[in-house]
Amino acid sequence: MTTAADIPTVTAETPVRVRFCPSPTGTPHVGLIRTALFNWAYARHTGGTMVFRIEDTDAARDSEESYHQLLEALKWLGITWDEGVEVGGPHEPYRQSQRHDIYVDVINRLKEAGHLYESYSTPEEVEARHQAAGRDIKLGYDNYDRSLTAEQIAAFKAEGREPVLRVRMPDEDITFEDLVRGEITFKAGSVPDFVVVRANGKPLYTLVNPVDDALMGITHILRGEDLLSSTPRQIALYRALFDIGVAQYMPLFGHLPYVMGEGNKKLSKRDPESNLFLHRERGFIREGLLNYLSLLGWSLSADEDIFTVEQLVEKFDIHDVLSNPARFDLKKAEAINGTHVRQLDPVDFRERLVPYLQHAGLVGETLAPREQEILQAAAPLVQERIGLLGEAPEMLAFLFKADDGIDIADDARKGLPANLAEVLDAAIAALEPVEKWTAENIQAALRQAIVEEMGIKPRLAFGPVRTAVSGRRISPPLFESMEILGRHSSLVRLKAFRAAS
RNA sequence: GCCCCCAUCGUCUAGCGGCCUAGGACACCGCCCUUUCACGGCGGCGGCACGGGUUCGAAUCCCGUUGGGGGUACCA
Repeated sequence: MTTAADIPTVTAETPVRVRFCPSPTGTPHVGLIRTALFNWAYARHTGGTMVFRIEDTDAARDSEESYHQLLEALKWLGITWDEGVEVGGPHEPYRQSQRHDIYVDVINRLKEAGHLYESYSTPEEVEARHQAAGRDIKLGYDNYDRSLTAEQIAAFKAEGREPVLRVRMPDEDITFEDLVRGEITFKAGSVPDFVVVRANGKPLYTLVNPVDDALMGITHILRGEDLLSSTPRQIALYRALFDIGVAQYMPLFGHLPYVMGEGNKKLSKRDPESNLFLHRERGFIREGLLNYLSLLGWSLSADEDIFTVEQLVEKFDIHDVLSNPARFDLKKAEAINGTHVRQLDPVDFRERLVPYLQHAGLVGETLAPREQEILQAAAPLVQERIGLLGEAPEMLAFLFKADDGIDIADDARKGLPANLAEVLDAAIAALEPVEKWTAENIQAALRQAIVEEMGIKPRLAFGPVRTAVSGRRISPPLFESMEILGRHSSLVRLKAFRAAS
């Protein structure tokens, strides 16, 4: 039952096997996705294997809905996996809720080998002992049950107490080389014996996580910083698992920095900015979000912030990941997304806009020919002026609405010239005779009538027309918009606004 | 309390002993472009937490202080 402290470890030659193993609770969090992304990028960079496992060992908190959201999130982002749920693999099943028999077997072997012991102490009893001995009561478990006599055990059993199973921590410092932080040592005695099996016989994360990592041959454990302090326990268990032949080698650990929110707090699940799907709804595209998320703790080079997922894969190395926490900066995320939006192929961009227009009720489930026509002509007008796809509907709405459905926004009413009616009359008069209804001709006619003849500065001259046609202070380029709208609609709107002013 | 992690412009970062008078990006502020708003271009503002060492030389290495964060569950 002696455990060798120096069991074989992973070397540079060991084929990389990483895993993403979320527990399905709640909606996907951007920090969680960043972890998935880094694992994936490292697998792809090294030609290794990405395993996707589900840690649903907490029936009270896990949900099937959350599981499906996880799948959807990864699929949307293009984070693929080689082994795991849905795709299968040599270590099935990949949901811990279905691996119960495996754990029972491992638990028995661990117990037989003396790595686990039964613990009957209640938290109250532990606390009472600390108090009696004059120690701090917040010290945690005191390893009391390590040395229970057969009589004591029999007495507890007679009381009807069900024991939890604890791992016997080695009485020595535990040191490991963190892939992002370097050498880390936990002092002997600072980590008490920990529970791996509940009194009801159900194994805990502390057991199943290392067991599955061992069984699945995971080489690099890249996970959140929140798990850093549980690493000594994992290492201790790994040694035990090696002792009983379940683990073949000690994996390498790399703890990714936190993704922070406002202030100095970790981005909480309750914080809307943490919600991946909310970002998608607002119009983040996968290229932009992936790019931004990569920047949280990593960088491609000294002077490039914009890159593709291919470049990420080509350059990504876990050793380059920074150890300090990063704040999720929505403004920067949006700016980067905008750059990617602009880089989209125009046809691709147009197609990605459709769901957002549908959601806003501007177009039907399938696009009518006229809707298709408007979209085709108008999409290029907004592609370079939005950062989020979700900004498009508001900008394009007036093109899809009926002429009598145009509402005039308050801010579009303000700042119009005093001689508004006069300007509108001039615009209408100038536009009526225009033969070929093109942006160029529209501009020429309006410029002549309002700028040249009325002497109004261009900056102010077209405001009334913009408001009349779009109902907005801000719109896509006016003349192009009017061309798309057509002569009839444009004039109807101008006249209606003239009549109402 | 104890254990562990972290510390470069407001934010994300480059930097791995001399290329640093510290570079880029976002944000912010000007200017230019301009039919609005954007995009784009140019410029500006702004940082090595502090104190000791080591060294000919430190943002870079070591120690300490301070400040943040996490853990200390029959959650993951």
